[in-house]
Amino acid sequence: MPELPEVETVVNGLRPHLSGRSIVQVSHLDWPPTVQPLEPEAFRSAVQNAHIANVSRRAKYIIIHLQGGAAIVGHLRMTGQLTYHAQPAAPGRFSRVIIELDNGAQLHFDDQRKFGRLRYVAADQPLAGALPDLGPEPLAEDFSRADFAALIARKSLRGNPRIKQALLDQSFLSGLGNIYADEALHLARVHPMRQLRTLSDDEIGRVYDAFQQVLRQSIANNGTTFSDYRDAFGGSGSNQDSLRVYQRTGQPCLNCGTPIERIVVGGRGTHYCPTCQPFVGD
DNA sequence: CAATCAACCTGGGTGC
DNA sequence: TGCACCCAGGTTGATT
Repeated sequence: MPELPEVETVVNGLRPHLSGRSIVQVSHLDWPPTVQPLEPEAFRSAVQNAHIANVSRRAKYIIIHLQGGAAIVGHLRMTGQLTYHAQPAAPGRFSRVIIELDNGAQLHFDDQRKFGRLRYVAADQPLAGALPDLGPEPLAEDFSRADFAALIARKSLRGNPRIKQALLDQSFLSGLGNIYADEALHLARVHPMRQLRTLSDDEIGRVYDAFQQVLRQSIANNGTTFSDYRDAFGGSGSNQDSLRVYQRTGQPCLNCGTPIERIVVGGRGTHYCPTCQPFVGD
């Protein structure tokens, strides 16, 4: 579910409600792997009475900054939801962790598939060490088209993967996932199987412009909700109404009417228009 | 080092 | 209705 726009939407929703609050206790924790490597009891005692300073995002990670330098680093993976409840609510079918706040509100972490994580990072541990190797933020102000072209040039010498796989590689560029990679390549009119070395400067520029546009548009639409994704208050996004190729296999391309095709690239379902995104190269 | 693939989980949809 | 099988927004660790 959650790619950069969805995580951004959740973080922006949580920030004003969590900043300045303190954690009273963890009142529910029914899937210990959620908080590993800590044991549930260690997680409970670590966050109890902590004061929340701020909430931020890095790539697809949600970072709840605690006063004193500790943090809770969350990742929603496929079906996670992190929601703020002004009034206490009973655990849902998929509630994994519930945190009680000092104003009587609750923070619920729900996750059907149990892939999501809430990891406590102590004040004496570097936050960066809790995150994997992550490439640049695609919407960072100082991440220019030339920076992207330089990344492509470097990667084309080291592996030369297909553009779809490069866009999904979080250590190359962070934040894009399967939806927005497909959407961006369609907007850029670049076939997902194109190898980096075959891309022209113009095509690289189009891909850069396209991922910025699709990410910004989705943030404006509060993300894409197919089934599981919810914002910080349980609401759905609306960007699913603006998708051009993702999960539109067999439906007409919005540009030219050609049926959208689905192939597998790097093990991921990939959607594209064979007319607007012709394959050239090898 | 890079590419591939299984694994982590559950549930919805489809076809027989 | 039952069942086998495929699919899903992500990441990681083992293997080749």
